[in-house]
Amino acid sequence: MTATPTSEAMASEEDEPRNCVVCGDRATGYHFHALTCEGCKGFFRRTVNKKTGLTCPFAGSCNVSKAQRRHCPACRLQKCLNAGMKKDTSSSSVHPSPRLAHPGPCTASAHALCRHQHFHGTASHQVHQ
Amino acid sequence: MTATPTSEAMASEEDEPRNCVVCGDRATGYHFHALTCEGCKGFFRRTVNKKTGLTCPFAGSCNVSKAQRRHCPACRLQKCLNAGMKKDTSSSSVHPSPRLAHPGPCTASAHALCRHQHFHGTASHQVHQ
DNA sequence: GGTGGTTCAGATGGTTCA
DNA sequence: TGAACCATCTGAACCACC
Repeated sequence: MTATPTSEAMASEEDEPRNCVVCGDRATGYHFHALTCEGCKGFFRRTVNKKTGLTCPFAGSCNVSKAQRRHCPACRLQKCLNAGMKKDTSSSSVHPSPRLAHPGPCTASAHALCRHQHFHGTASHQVHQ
Repeated sequence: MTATPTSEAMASEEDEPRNCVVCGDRATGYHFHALTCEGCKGFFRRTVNKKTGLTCPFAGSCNVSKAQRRHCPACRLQKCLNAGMKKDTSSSSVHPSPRLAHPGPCTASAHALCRHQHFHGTASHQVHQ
């Protein structure tokens, strides 16, 4: 604990431990068990609630970056789930245990979903850098 | 996105950063990945949907200005495509990446790059669906 | 102090109509 | 054809609660 990254560290803003695990944008904190940005936080909340049948027109391996996260809601949601995001509908408390519960690997359900991405992990389209 | 000079950088050849890239009319925003006016927005939407075999009676190099854009649909569509316009066949992509994706790295000269990316997107189909 | 939920302004695609 | 309007999504700001 010595290090007191206050100036230089911040100026770098490269490998900041505060990157949204979904799109890579600047994360604002833990949301739904994952470190995400405000955008993904809101997106996940809305999407999960609606339960709309999102489907990726491609193989489901769209790139979900800050600039492209809006392009394919389906893949974005997929990545959210893969990151372990999920709403706590049962827990009475608002936050069961953020840092403690999240660090672990994806839940079973999430793994099943991951399978999809691994399938065509071969960069298919994604021309965008 | 720091600094918002909106003049020096962009004022390369366009007086206003809101010109339709197709006909030069006043653009109303980003439509189908390109800054266009309402006219070209509607035209592109209709034309692409119909997929009619448009052919230019001339050499295919008609001038597409605000006053002449209606003269040759073929060249107009061509210019739309050249500008990087394309429909998102995705299920529900309402917001490709308007102000967030472009304003960032796509300022000034970057604009040209953006168009290039879309343009040379030959082999690489749909950068985003 | 940190996170979930709600609100609100901005932006774009689609539709309508003269 | 294109202006006007509507429907929907996005994300920042704010508030409530633990």
